[in-house]
Amino acid sequence: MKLFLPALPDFNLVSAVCSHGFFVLAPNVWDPTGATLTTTITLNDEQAITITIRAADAGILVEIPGALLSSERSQIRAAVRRMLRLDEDLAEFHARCRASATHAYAAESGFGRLIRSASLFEDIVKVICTCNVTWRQTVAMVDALAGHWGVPATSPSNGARGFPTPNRLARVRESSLKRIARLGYRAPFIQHLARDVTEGRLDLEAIERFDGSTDELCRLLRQIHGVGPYAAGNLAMLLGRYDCLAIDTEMVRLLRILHPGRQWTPAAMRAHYEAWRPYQFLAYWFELWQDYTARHGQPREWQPEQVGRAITTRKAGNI
DNA sequence: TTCCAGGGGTAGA
DNA sequence: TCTACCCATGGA
Repeated sequence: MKLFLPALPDFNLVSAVCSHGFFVLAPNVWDPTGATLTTTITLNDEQAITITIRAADAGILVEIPGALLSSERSQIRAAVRRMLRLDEDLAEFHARCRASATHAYAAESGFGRLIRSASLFEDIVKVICTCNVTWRQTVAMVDALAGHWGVPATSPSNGARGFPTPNRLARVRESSLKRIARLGYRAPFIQHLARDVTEGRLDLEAIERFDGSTDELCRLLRQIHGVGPYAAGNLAMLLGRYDCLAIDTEMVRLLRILHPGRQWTPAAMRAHYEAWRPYQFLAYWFELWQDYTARHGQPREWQPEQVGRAITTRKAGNI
């Protein structure tokens, strides 16, 4: 069966999927030739469904094998809307981009809906897996987590797995997380996270709905073991808050290239993007994306085939 | 062998 | 709040 999900006029599927590295992490599979995203959505501890998403007029089309209960359809709609941020209005950001000499193309191309996971739990695990490792190791860790403890797809039964639920990860031994998924010192962080969610000590739905300030949100996120300033900034971005930068070595590298000779302390980096408030993260990410495409000889236009190949084969990707 | 990669926790000042 | 030190892993 097929589900149509409407999107805002500036929605761009290729941009939404390919402008953040999460699109190459399991259970996502991007087909650059057909410009389709195949992923496996976890419905519960035992049930997951593989779907394919493609662009359609005024929205996206979700192809689902077989028939589903109405509740299952609702879950898939919600997961896809979250992943692709279909409800996020970026009109103000794009208006400011149009007035900018450096960021005009962000508006032109519909840049800004950076892909995220079907759930906040999955986002947190993945962000912890990006800390202090190369991108290749992140990909391997997430592959192993989904491959060993993910929920097998029941429809179709194709060997694919949805990302593991907190329940499933809470039951895995820390030593297994280290040995099989090569999580290293991240293993206890992820096990604590899964157990805190499962045993009711951490309410991720409350964090998802949180409507206080971004500073307060980051303080909440930093209470999670393994989440520091960088991870909190990244998670805030994934939650749709762009006014908290995730300062890391990659940001320093980019700013040294764009503005040679300047000293880039964290305070200097925050001050540099302050003019974009509350869209500092998106303004930075667009510059990072442009630098990436420039270094790899990409044209400014989105070219799914080149984008997919370039990112999946680079040695230490960071988009 | 050493350093570093999209850092984070902890102890001590 | 800041600094030093330690924490796995794997590639260069």
